[in-house]
Amino acid sequence: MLTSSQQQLLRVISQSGPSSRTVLAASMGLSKAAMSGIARDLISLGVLRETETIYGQGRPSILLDLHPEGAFFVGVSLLEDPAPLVLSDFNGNIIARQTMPLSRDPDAIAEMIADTLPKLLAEQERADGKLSGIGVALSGFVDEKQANCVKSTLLGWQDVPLAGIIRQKTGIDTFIENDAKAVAVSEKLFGSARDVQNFSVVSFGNGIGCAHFVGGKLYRGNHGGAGEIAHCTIEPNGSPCRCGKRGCLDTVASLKAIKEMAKAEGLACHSLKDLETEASIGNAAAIRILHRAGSALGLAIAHLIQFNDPGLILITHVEGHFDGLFGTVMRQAAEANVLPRYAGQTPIRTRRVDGDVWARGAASIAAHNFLIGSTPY
Amino acid sequence: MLTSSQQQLLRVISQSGPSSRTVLAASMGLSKAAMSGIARDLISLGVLRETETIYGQGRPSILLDLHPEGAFFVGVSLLEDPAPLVLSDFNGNIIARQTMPLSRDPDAIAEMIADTLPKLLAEQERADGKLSGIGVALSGFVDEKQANCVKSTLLGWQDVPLAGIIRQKTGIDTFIENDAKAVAVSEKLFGSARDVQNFSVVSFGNGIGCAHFVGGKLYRGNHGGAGEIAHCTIEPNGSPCRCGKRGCLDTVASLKAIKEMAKAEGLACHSLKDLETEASIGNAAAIRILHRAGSALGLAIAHLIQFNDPGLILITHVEGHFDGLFGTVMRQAAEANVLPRYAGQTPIRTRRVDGDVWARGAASIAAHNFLIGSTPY
DNA sequence: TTGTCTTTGTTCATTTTCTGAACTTAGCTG
DNA sequence: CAGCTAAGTTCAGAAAATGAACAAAGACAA
Repeated sequence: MLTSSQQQLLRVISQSGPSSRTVLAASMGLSKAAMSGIARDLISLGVLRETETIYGQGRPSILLDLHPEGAFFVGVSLLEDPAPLVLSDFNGNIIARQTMPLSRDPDAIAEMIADTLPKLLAEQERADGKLSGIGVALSGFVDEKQANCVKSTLLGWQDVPLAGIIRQKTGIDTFIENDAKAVAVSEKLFGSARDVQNFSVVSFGNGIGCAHFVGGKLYRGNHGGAGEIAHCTIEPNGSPCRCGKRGCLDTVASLKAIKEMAKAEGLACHSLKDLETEASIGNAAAIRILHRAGSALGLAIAHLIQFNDPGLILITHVEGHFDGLFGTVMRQAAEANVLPRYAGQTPIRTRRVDGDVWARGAASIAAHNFLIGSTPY
Repeated sequence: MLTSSQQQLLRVISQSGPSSRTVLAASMGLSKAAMSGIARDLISLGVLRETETIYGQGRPSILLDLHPEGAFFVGVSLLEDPAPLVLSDFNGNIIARQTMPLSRDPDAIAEMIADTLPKLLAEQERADGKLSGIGVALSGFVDEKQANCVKSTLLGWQDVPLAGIIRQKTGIDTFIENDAKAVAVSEKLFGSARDVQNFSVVSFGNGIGCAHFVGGKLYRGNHGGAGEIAHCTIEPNGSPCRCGKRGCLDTVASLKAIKEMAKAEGLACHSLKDLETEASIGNAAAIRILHRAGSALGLAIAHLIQFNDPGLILITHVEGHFDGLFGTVMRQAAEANVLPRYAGQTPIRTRRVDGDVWARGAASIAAHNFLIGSTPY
């Protein structure tokens, strides 16, 4: 186990990137002497390594960075069938891959993971003995300890202590997390939000997920529900939603909703891109649908900015398409609905992610816990 | 200056209320031995004191609490003319009061504060030598260090380093903060949100302000704009707002907006209460106005819940009135627009505050900084 | 009343962690 | 090449926290 100073150092480096001992000492409020010792220990543990040397006036400084092979994590996505398991290094690189059949039985899941784990590790010898955690991403609400699934409609669960079950079967520290929150964590640790303290990730797909980072930490909300923007009312008295309300963002702007609206209009579009193509050649229905969806998403994002003033909005998508009408309208609506003096202040970035998002997100949850540990006061 | 452990202890007590040494040691992750010493020091400094004795099995435990006279703070509100200055003890009790003419000139303000300070302190000898900070509440945006006013339309300021100027003139540590955020801090430190980690305070008045606490800390947002719900679009294509957009919450639900709507309808109502009375005797226009305002505020609060999942929404108001139609509709709209499975999970509390809110809020900013100090990593 | 039990809080020697100051290292500068 | 600058190390000493033993204060049962 690492000391709290060691953990803190890892955390700082993971947030601010490779830095010299002197810089790190200053940003942690420690003396150079203390830093020297802590760094020495972590290097000899194989968790840190010296990378670039920066030449300037005086003695050159040597940057310290996380050693990609300092720790390995397993990520499991329970959002797909078969469920992917990936082995990730400390940089978020996926270095091995397996799948297992998806089950709704927690014990069966734990069993399957325990069975698949050796196969996964066998692919990469260098991970031997350095597996530092398992993360599981699922659709649903997870408690603060990232141990129990409070509720998952998709899996039909209520108060399932999945993390504990897996930990018991595998002997490895395990944490579970909501899908959107897992993606946010992976963007913070491994992705394009490393150096941003406050940001929100919107994961755009058949559903719309969202998660917030506040002060460099994942903000889960009081019931683990922070970021559930899919069911905010965006069209008062709009179409009914499966949640029981009307006019939820989900009914207008999710990929599923867009496809359904297209189908209802008799359009033979099987993807957002198809619909964009239709719109670009002047199909009124396609334009109407994209406009409506874009406005809705843009308005929700504007609310997000107005309410939380994040430093970045990151929209991740697997099969989205933000270069056309949809994206343009979304951005315009977002700009038009924030305080004019704020407009343009908050970057809205879209990012296409590969099919490994969920599994990588899951792995990042394990990494996040390795870095944060049992959070101090 | 206090050590970081001492500060931490004060913070924990201020959050969780009076506790025994053993409990405190556990919740701070320290040994009883360490706690014993830290507590002894703080008691002899006059910052902590032993209060109740709890009898159970074994040796009785003695609760430690902040000593109300352990530190004193001055709060200045630049929201009123004349501007009130209050002297507050460590419990948020206002023990002295002065006023000074409001000015737009930072130097003049600092001068006035420096002049008024002795008079304020003269009222209460026990505060002698224990004045630990000055807080200033103002309408506008404040930077992260709570030192510079980035922008205040009301005061006509842009990048004014007010805190530094006052600090220089008075020799006392000074921090400035946005009005709504100051109120939130005072609710956290002194009010009804002491033990809630995540909550939002909506200050309802001629304008609508809001501020969030996340993880027990004030969340300021990336540009200090977190919580600016007044200008979120609540009625798409609604009435124009002075901010340049349309349909902002501020144009429908603020006290000012309600009064203006009443006036426009030819109603002779000078307060929300008058309007409620009108509505209660069946005045259609009054009912319409209250309904519209309540729905708007309720929807905004629903968004707040849906986006951030706070543990509490606290609505503070000086001359509001939430027992009538307005309040009822507001609550209904809030419930109706959150995920049904969440409805009712987030308490929405209204709280009438006295005219000292802003000044007390300002003082609490100083207290907050005394407790948090220069925040560690 | 009295001894036992339970739990809080203190004491103190010891260990861990951090600091300050002096020093070494390594490259720029002229 | 000497002189300068800044990074990183070393080491004695200070500061903070620990663990174990112990004193304190009441509950409880005989």
